[in-house]
Formats: sequence, structure tokens, C-alpha cells
Amino acid sequence: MREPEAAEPDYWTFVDHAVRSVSETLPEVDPDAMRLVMTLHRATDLLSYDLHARLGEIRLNESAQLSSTGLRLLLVLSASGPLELRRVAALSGMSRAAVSAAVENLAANGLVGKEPSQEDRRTVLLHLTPEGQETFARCFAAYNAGEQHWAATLTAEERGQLVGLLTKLMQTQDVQRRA
Amino acid sequence: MREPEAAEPDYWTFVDHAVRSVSETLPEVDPDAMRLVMTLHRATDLLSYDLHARLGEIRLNESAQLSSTGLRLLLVLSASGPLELRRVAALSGMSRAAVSAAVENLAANGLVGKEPSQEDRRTVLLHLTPEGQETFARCFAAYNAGEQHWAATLTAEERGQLVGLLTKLMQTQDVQRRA
DNA sequence: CGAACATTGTCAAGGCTTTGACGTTCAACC
DNA sequence: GGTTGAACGTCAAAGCCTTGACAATGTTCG
Repeated sequence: MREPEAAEPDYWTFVDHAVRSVSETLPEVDPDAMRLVMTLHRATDLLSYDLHARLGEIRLNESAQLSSTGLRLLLVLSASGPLELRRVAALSGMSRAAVSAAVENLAANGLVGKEPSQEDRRTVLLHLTPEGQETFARCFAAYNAGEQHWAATLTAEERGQLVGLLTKLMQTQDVQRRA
Repeated sequence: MREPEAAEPDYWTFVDHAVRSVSETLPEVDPDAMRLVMTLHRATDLLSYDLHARLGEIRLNESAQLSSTGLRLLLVLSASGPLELRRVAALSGMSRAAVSAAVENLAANGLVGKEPSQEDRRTVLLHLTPEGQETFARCFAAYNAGEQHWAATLTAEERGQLVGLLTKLMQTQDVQRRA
């Protein structure tokens, strides 16, 4: 994504500068809304980049690495038993095509199994193999260590507030997600 | 024309289910940290997807569309005058290669200009053309209308809190990363 | 029952990104 | 001054995701 010095002061300070500059030029722009969206984007970008980098050090086999989306799919399957591919896509927020491709990869490494459903012969049931379950446990624990590192900068109360505000922000919206 | 259907409930509800399920299975996982990161990801994903879709309806010419990153680069150049490509990359959070490719596109449409710097002949100075400035004003106003739609879900005080919490989350991390 | 329509998973095409390598240009230092 | 090292922008390769199309299967309803 960006160079190792992603935390360059400019990257974060730019939000203030941009909001000020744009709202001086364009009167119809709402500075508050702009700052909110921009801050949300930058925060998530930074966090994603860091956690992804930490995850990059986790190896599956000698040849394969567990990608960010791979871990997401494992999480979905671990949390909600065997599922049809369509459901996995909906829960993970990816398109069916993306899940299809990622599962191909995970199945080749023996982490997930695919079985044709007997009730509906169009669908495929995905489930975690014991090896997949074990791998998920190991990798997610490591991933969560990174999450804890970030979360530790806020107090428990602040974390609760942040989650609450984000949840409220989302709940009101009617968003048409991927097909 | 499709009637606005509520976001798939599963996508958002899954956070609760996953946090509960995982923390029951893996004792070393911190549920609070997991919920925080997961909520942040999902909120930003949803918001990005929606704003990107709204932006998709904005046309540059008959042939070209303004991409999400195109708008970001225009914003950087509009807010902070002419800049070297390297600086644009740092401010926008993209790699130099990505900026290079995107600028190629914008320059072909006459929105930004490239001029070799006279002080340092390795660098290229990027600047907005008058047409680029005009296009940015029009497109960003439309984009911000979407941002306002989202921001309106929260009160002014809540928006301030959210920005403050996100900023704190990041700032502390910056310090750690730089050390 | 049969016909029209919807849904599922997959494939192909295209877009966007990152990393690593390269030639060019500048900076530092003996 | 000349050599060594660094930085800039670009290119090629690879990865990941999306959309749109498709065959196969289910569903609805006249």
C-alpha cells in the first residue's frame, strides 16, 4: 500500500488542512461530514495496513500464506457452522465470485471442505476441516494480539463509545450491498 | 429501478455472533479488541461501498469516469498547491506507483498537468489544470452530499466524539510506530 | 404439467493495488 | 573530483476484488 513510513505526520495532519482548504473554496461542502468520513477512512486504512503486515508473517505451509480474506472466511465458518457459499459471501461482505476463488485456495490447503448439498443441488456446503479449525485458532489468536495492541490505546469506556457510535452510524442507513 | 432494501441484516449482526463464538472457543482472544476492529472494518466498508456507488454515477466525459482514487488525488492537489509526485503519494496514502498510474489517467483527461521540476530533475511537479479545478469542485460537492447523508445520522456532538476517538486511536499508534 | 423466472456457483474480463526492479538524477564524503 | 549511496518516477509481475455472463438447478403459477 504505502511505504513503511505510512505514519508520516503529513498523512494524518492532511485531514485538517484539506477540510479547511475545501470548505473555504466550496461553500456547499459540510466540513463536519467531510472530516468524519475522511477520519474514518484514514483510521481504518492505517489499522488495516498494520494488522495485515503482522498477519503477513504467519505461514500456513512452506509454500502458502494465509491472506487477510482467508482468515475472514475461516472466521465465518468457525463461528457459524457449515454454510452455503452464498451465506458465507453475505456474512463476510464479499462477492460470491471472490469467496469462490478464495475457497478454492483454502480447500487446496485442506483447511475447508466443499460438499454438494443434498437438499439443493445448486449449492455447495462449506465447512472447516479439523486442520482448518486448528489453523484458525492459531492464526486468529496471533491476529487478535495485534488488535489488542491497537485497542489498548483507548480505555474500556472509550472503546465502548466508539463501537456504539459506529453502530449507530450504520444502523440508520439503507445500504444496498453486493449482489 | 429497484426499491431500497435494508442492508442484509446478517452482515451487521454477524459481529455479535462472531465475537461471542470466538471468545468462547479461544480464551486468549480479547472480545473487546475484536469487536472494536471488526466494527471499524464493517462500518468503513459499508460507507465506502455506498459512497463509491454514488460517485460511480458521476461522469467526466462521455468515455471516462472519475474513480474514487482519482477524486482523492484531485483533493490533495486542490488543497495543497502543486506538489511532487512523492508528496502526493504520502498525503493520499497510496504508493508512488499507484499515483503514477492514476495521474497518467487524469493527465490524459486534462485534469492535472505534469511538469519536470527545475530544481530537481528527478521529480515531477503535479498541478491541477483550471479544468481539473472545476471538475473537482463539481464532483466533490456531489461526493460530499453523500457524506452529509451519512453524517446526518449522528448529532454534531456525536460526530465530534467519533472523530476524537478515532484520532486518539491513531495518534497514540503513530508515536509507537515511530519509536 | 410446462413455461417463465429466479438463484447458485463459476468463469472471463477489467480495474486497482502492492512489491520489487530499473535507469536517472542528486547528495555526501573521502 | 570521483565514487558510493540514496531518492525519484516508471515499468513489470502478481494478487485480489468486482461486475457481467453462463449452465445447471429450483420455484412459481397459469
